[in-house]
Amino acid sequence: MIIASLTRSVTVGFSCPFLLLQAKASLFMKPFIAEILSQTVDRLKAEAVFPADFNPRIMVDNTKDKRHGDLATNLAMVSAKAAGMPPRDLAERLIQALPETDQISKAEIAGPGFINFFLSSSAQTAIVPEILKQAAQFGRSQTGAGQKVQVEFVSANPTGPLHVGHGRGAAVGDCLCRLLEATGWDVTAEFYYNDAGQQIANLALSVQARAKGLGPDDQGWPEDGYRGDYIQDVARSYMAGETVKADDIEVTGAADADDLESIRRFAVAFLRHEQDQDLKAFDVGFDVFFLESSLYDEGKVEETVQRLIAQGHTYEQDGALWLRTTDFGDDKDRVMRKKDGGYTYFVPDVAYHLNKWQRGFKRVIDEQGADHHSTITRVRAGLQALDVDIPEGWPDYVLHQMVTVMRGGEEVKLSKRAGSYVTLRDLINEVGRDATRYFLAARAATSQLTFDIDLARSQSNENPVYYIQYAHARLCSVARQANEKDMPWDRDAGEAALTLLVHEQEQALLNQLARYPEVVELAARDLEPHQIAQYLRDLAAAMHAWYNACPFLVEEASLRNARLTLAMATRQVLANGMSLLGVTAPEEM
RNA sequence: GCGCCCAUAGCUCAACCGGAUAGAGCAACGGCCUUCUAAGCCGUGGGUUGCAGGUUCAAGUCCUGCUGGGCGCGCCA
Repeated sequence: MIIASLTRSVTVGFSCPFLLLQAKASLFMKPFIAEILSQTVDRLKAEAVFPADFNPRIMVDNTKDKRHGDLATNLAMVSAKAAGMPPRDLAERLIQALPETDQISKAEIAGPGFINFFLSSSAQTAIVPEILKQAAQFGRSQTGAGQKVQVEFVSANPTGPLHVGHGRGAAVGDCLCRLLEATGWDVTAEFYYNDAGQQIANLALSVQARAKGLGPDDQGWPEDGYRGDYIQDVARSYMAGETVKADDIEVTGAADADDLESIRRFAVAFLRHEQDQDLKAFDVGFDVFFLESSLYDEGKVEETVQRLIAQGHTYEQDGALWLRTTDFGDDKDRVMRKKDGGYTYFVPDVAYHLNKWQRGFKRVIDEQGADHHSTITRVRAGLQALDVDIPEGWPDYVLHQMVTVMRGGEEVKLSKRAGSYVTLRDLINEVGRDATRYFLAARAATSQLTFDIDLARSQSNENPVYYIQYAHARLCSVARQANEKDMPWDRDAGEAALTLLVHEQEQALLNQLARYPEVVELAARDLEPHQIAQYLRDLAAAMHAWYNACPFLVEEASLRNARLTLAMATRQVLANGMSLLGVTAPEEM
């Protein structure tokens, strides 16, 4: 469903947004070099070095090692066979046939046949005025072309406070929304409340038991009751006749321990309110809160069941209604309607996703914990069985692996029923919002994650997020110092003097800055927010190294202004990147 | 038993649709503040990328088979 995708290496002839910007070749050097290489291939075709129908994938990569120049291509190696000559010889021919350009200062053969490109000074520094001109817009694109995309995440049951696992979902999901929005998508962030079904009944019974003064180990405590202390808070508030608000509802406790329905409504509202507070503290917002109960209330579940029956994908057996999901790749069929007449959870899930489709979301991303991965096949199968032209493989899923919590050197086992719990609120209070967000979003979702609370708390000053924030704060401080020392930044003078930025650390920093738009594009394409976190660490490292190597507030005005200009561009990109992670960019620390 | 995810430095993790000498942080050791914030910088040590094959000019990355771990496999959600 990715409409305009960007290849990691630019491939000529592939749909690539950067190629539309050839007029700004100096800003986006990868496609520029890919283009001149394409021209070079054409020349060598004319000279019969390549067969006339030869059409290689031209790839231009960033180099890892500065000695290999700024950008490199493996074209000679992948084309050696077609040209019938050794890679290094072919590389020599390619270099000789390169068009003249002032963007490249040197192109040389290296290793087994790489061609390394060294950018000219003007090509390297051109990014700086562009950053300052675009400011907060720098790095944003129109790749998504304004298309609608829905991201569903967190979707915790309203049966308890949010825990660390929800926190990971919140951090990753929110960053996905920010990334998609930054790349031109029309994003709807949505939270699905499972506020119907057995677990809610358990919740109500648990609160009722607490309201009657029972504890988890007492006679009469519900069998699958929630044992956590927070249940007591709910009961106390209910019996005190308090009023709670959540999203669009407001419920006042009836203070009647025998009115189970009233308890249920109050408990759900209470816990939704708690979760809303947690999310607010985490700076995670949603556009839509969707209630599972509304699917029942509006007959959508029943409609979905009837549609599945009408399409002939169901059968009765053992007193239950089954969906033949094995027709759609599942390893066994699934019960839709239980003996007792109730629906299994996946039926409203299918109804919910049908609703998403009907709302016009051609692209939907569900961010979930990997422990729910078995629902993917079932939901997709149910949607196919509906036969309403939903594409196979819709919707997309981003699954995050489990979070292991360490406290006091031991793993904390999360159990909602047992009440053993590390809440998201605890983490925010103990570790801080920025550090918690960064920690949870900075690693690939596919990696299991160990969150050591003691470490995160006791060494909070050494958390990587402070390293990045400090880089930003330092540059802000430089700007303040410049004013205090009566040598304020002259942007025009600085932009005119950028070719003075020849120090090794300045070159490295310019390189990092030029990467940013592509990093955003790739992180959004791959749905991997951790790429942003990784990049920011690299950018901050380049900045700190430069800071230590080069004084800014020097006497010579042109050099001073050139460096201040680079500093302000760097500050801007740090701020832009941090905003994609939802991390604050402090002006002082 | 079947399915999904994973295995990289002592620990936590990166590694750009396969590319050059696999990188950071933490931990260890040695240097750098009369000068823009030392929450920083510079340097040293640390690896058979779980094992065995295969594809390729080139494999941590792709394929197959093992081993080890997490999760799932309910008429729970």
